[in-house]
Amino acid sequence: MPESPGTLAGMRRQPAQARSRERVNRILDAAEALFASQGYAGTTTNAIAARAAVPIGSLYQFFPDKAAILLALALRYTETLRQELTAVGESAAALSLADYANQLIDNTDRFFSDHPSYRAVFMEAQGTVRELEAIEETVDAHLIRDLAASLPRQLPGLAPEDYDAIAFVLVKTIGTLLWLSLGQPQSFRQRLTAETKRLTLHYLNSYISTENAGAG
Amino acid sequence: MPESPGTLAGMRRQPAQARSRERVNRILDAAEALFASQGYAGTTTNAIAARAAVPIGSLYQFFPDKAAILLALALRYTETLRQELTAVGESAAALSLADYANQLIDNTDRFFSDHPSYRAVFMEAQGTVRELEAIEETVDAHLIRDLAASLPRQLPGLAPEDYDAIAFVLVKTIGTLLWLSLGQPQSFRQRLTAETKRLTLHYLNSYISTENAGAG
Amino acid sequence: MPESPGTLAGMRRQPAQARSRERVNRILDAAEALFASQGYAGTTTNAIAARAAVPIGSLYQFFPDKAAILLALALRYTETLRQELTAVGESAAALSLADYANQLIDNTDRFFSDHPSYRAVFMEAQGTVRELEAIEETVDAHLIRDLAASLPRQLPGLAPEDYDAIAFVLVKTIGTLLWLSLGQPQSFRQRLTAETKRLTLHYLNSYISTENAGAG
Amino acid sequence: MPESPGTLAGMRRQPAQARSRERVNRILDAAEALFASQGYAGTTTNAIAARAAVPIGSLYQFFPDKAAILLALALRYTETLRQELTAVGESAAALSLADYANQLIDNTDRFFSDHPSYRAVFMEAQGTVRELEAIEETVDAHLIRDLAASLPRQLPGLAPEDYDAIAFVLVKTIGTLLWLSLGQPQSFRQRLTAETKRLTLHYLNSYISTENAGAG
DNA sequence: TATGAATGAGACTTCATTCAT
DNA sequence: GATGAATGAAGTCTCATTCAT
Repeated sequence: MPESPGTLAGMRRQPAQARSRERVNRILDAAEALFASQGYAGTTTNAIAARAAVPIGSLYQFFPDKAAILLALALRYTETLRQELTAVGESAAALSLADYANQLIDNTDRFFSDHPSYRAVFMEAQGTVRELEAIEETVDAHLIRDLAASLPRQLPGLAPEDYDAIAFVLVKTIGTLLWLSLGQPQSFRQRLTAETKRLTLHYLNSYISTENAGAG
Repeated sequence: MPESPGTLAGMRRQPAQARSRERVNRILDAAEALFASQGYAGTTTNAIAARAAVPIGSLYQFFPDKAAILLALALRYTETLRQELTAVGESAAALSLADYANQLIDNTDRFFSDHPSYRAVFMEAQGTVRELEAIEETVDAHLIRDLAASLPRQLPGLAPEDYDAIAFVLVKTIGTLLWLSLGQPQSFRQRLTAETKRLTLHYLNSYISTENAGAG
Repeated sequence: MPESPGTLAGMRRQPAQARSRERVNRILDAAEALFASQGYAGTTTNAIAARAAVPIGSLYQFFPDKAAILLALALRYTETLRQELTAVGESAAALSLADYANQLIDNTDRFFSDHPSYRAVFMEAQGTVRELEAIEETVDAHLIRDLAASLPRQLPGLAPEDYDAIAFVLVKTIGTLLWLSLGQPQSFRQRLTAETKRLTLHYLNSYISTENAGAG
Repeated sequence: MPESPGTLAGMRRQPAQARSRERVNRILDAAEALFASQGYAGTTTNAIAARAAVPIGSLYQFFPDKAAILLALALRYTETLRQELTAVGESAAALSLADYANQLIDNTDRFFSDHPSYRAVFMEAQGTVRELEAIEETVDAHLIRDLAASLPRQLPGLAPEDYDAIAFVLVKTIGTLLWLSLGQPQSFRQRLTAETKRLTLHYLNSYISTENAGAG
């Protein structure tokens, strides 16, 4: 049972009422658009409130400060991405390793394409918002956990810490490469996607053909 | 010997005098320390000037604005990293593919360890400073170009665009994974370094042992 | 028995119900603690309501605004102090002038010691709350009236305006000195109490032993 | 050598230049007028800057925050009062005790009359500005020290701690009574001044006629 | 009557950058 | 060229009070 979209950490008040939940979503939608176009630092809380058609005072009833909006937005993204990746994990047993890797990457790529502001918003979370430096860990941690849980079906017989390390590497590597591909010219973008698949596949394969391929 | 330290882009004038060059370096040193501890947004230009013991007016004679300081700092880092990686490229022909990959990673890892503020400073460049979004490309582009130039000795017979794509993937992947490893507990940090080597080696190997080029 | 605790000026309605009376007292208790620790300006009406476990809407049913809470609190203090001083006035006839002065001061001192937040709360009333500048007069006026009424038994034969002036001087002087003594180190605090007695006694004596009334 | 009017504690920068000193004084003049008419809480820093015809940024270059302006204002008052009272102290030896007391009170009374905003401003310092609760002590401490130094000429043969206690009592008592008299109708105001003289004189006399008049 | 979510004017303060000296 | 005091637009966030439910 995944948390409801309104049940976000760092919020001042849990929006129990339907109207409140809608307000929170409107605030996040407004913040998403503004962060993407103006950047985090270039977006004012009053602008967010105005675009969301919510009084500034109400905004501060839900979010203790500007950074909390970014955090909530990041978590909302993660929730969406997790759901889109769930399918891969569930059908994992039926897939070849290559198909598994390809689906993982295609789904992630589709998510990035469908949510063009993700890049701007999410990267802002790093560096700018010092007190929320944990955002990235918080966000990706969910994906890593999910992936680590589905890996044994693809790569049986490894130790738990192996799955953790592999999932970490995959989530970070795929995320970075696909995310970077967004800013590239179309042809290079496609090449990068292909390279990501190649990288992923051979990395995973190394855990099948060899139990310990000279990693030191 | 690459460009002289004073020939940095984004600077208002070339510090012809020795004193000027020393001032620029003091400013960058101060900025490095402050960005690392307070973040980019949390650091004021006056604070940088004060720590550098340089009048604020003089600072603005060298740098047109705050972002230019970050850019110059990033470039200074890159210059250092390039020099440290040069050895690998030059002796590349004499190394096995595995040794080549290991050296690349070990050198990068050492650089990150030796320059603990790199992480904070460099990540700030992404997202925060909108007008300098190109920093990352600017910075890594040098490394990618260097690496692409050295790859043919390791992987002969590929097309130029192959080398570009592979170099891009390697620089970004290795950079990301090793950079992330810095924030991890010691044991996991070592595991990540090992995984990075495994990932890199199998990726490079795929261009030799397999004709299966192009996984999409 | 003086006015019932619920019959305080500045309140929006008379709490006829027991629950209302209890709520008003809880509000005043909460306000006392918060004013003393955070200051008047630093205390929010919502904080008072929360500490009193009374809905903020209900608080505004009893008090028209924040200042009214301070006024009611000041009056509650005065009521207590009046009762503690009553004993002196009633037995006044039986006391020597020195004993009379001493008792007055000892009782006041004890009151201040027993109600450590009086100082913070009461001083807030001066200056801060412009629209209630009359608080001090309102509050001390009761004490002055009581004292003026009891003075003829100690200093017979003076005009009514003499008693008013003397009572005014005594209430304000004793109040100020003893109040200030609270913030002093223990030994100086005792000395100040002694000085207050000396000052009071010689002042009162001047109306008996000397015909030199009116030093201007 | 008394400190120059510009050398006030709590200021961000000591105004060395003539222009700066003038600005600081203009800020204090503006603050005095506004605090007196609108109260401390009712006065905004922007209003002070506007009335002083000083950019708000410049105001904050001299004063770290609003409270610091109040502190500086209080100290400026004290400096003035000290100077006006100095004459009494210096000619003390030549005066009878009665004349000494009378002059002390007349000078203080004149100061209060000449500086009608003193009352409003100074009382604001108590209670409202928590972090500056020491204002009163800071301010009066100077007067008490001055007075304690001049007392031996009037009341020879006492111990140092006696002079401290007496000076404390006199400064606080006279200050309070005369300050309160300002808000009274004219006739009562005069009566209070007379009572203050009587109180003071008999208190001082008690230290002459008796070495220890039953103060316990 | 009781509740507490909603409101929004406005307060304080910062800081990148300039330019008179 | 060198200096650093001066600038002021603009940002974040608070909180007394109301009123729909």
